[in-house]
Amino acid sequence: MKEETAKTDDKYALRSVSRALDILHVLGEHSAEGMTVAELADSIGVSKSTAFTLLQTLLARGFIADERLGGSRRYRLGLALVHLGDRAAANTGITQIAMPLLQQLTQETGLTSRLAVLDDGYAVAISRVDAPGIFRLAGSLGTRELPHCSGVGKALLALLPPARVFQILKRIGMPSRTEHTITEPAELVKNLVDVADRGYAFDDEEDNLGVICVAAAVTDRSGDGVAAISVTSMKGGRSLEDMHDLGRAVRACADKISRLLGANIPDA
Amino acid sequence: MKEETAKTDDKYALRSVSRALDILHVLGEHSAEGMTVAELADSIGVSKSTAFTLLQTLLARGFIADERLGGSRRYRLGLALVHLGDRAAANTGITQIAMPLLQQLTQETGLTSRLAVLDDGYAVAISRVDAPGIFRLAGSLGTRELPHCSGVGKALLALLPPARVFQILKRIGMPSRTEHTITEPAELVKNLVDVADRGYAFDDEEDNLGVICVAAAVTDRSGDGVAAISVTSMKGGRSLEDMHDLGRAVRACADKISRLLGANIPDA
DNA sequence: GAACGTCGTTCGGTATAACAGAACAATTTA
DNA sequence: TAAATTGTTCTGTTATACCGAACGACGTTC
Repeated sequence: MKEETAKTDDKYALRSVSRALDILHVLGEHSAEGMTVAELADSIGVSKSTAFTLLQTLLARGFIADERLGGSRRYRLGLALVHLGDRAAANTGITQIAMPLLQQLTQETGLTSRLAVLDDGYAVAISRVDAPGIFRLAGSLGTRELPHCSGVGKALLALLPPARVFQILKRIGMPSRTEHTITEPAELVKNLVDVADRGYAFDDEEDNLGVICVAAAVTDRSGDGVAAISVTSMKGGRSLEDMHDLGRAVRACADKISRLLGANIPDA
Repeated sequence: MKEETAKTDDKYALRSVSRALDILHVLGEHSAEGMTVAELADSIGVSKSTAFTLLQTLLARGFIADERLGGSRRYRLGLALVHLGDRAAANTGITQIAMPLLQQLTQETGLTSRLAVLDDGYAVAISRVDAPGIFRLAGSLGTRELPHCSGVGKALLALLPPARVFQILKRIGMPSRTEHTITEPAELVKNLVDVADRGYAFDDEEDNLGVICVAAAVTDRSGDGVAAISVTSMKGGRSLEDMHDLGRAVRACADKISRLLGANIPDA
């Protein structure tokens, strides 16, 4: 259960702060059960006493919460993070504008819809409107999705010149997620031409078997892709016709958002 | 623009970690515009170079994001927080269960609905379903709401024995927020009897003028209040009849959630 | 167009704060 | 009852986090 401290750039890294962030990260991956001091100390590689002081600091600020049961004490993520996460998502401003329209889209289609932005080449979902009913797609917010096999990723890549697409793909790679994943840069770029033409992208079981995703990009007034929206569904015998219907709906919604952002897109 | 480092218990507080959390806190309050190194250094009371290293550490882990414009560089909250916030909210498990039902409630009533849990005597909203349309209630997630003048707070207090209610009120206080705020413990407790009887609570402009809130508690199998849900609306000429209609709807929804949590509540 | 102010970034010396390990109290397990 | 966990406290030592000052790069102003 060793966790390697993923370091992007240590040049100016404060040890104790990094370790505190490690704790939050690890707790995020064990959010359901919570963790004890000893477990945390072990997984971030510090002494028990060090972990303890780190935890107390985070606790005093509400970044984590504790729960005593029996002689033991379990820590979990705290409510301060809910607040900050909400603010971080609302930050871009896009969320405020997009959310009501995403709700309409979910109501129209009956599917879970999401809003994602680009972060360092990856697509990251920042908001979500769950489908009514008991279906529940796992996809949690804030996790990076691979651009080459996610609907939102492809919708955003389609706006870029091929040279930059190749550049991004080279940096991030194109790992195979299912038998349908496109793993050849040239093939993906060919695929992206269709996407740009139609204005919406499919992820047809390319990331998860049995799951499809239809996405369209949101652009700002300068035409740059700032975000993408998508709906997710089970493949379950959905016809190509169906998927194009969804595509048109998603694109219409994305265009509405783009227009609200000041983009100059003619009405459908 | 001095910010005092709110310290709950410094006995085991790591200075650099506390400062890093300070930064996140301050950035959360200036999430719209972002902040520069100098501004941050000033507002948390450290030297520019110290703030810089703190920022680099947070940046490397995605807890903050930066944006260069002109010669300047602005920092804002990062996407890692979206992820952690989502996990923290999902933690309780209640969210998963409650969200679809909240969506129904919002669809039925046309109002923004929220889910709140108790945290140290305060009510804290952890999820929200925005009303369709362009109305947008400000209420962000994760902020503490006073129990004596919020719908969710009163709904939860109504489940407790009066002695504990007095105890909580004494600790937290009953500041006056509007002319309608109940500031007398005895009067509130009297009010809570009605709440317990009906199964839903009103906040009738007690927290914000012109804004009403109708809430009901969610209980677990042991009958303890674990959360509360609410809908929020403008007062705008809403009749008492109306409010009771809303109350019944909210309570029905809360009961459904309670039943899913294993509570033994007979159908309406 | 030149001098100035302000920005972000880097460097180095020093006081100190963060660390590990050991000891302690309070439990649970055998 | 004994042994082995648990969480918490303490203390000495080293490493480190901090500040102040200096730097280069912009942007601004006279």
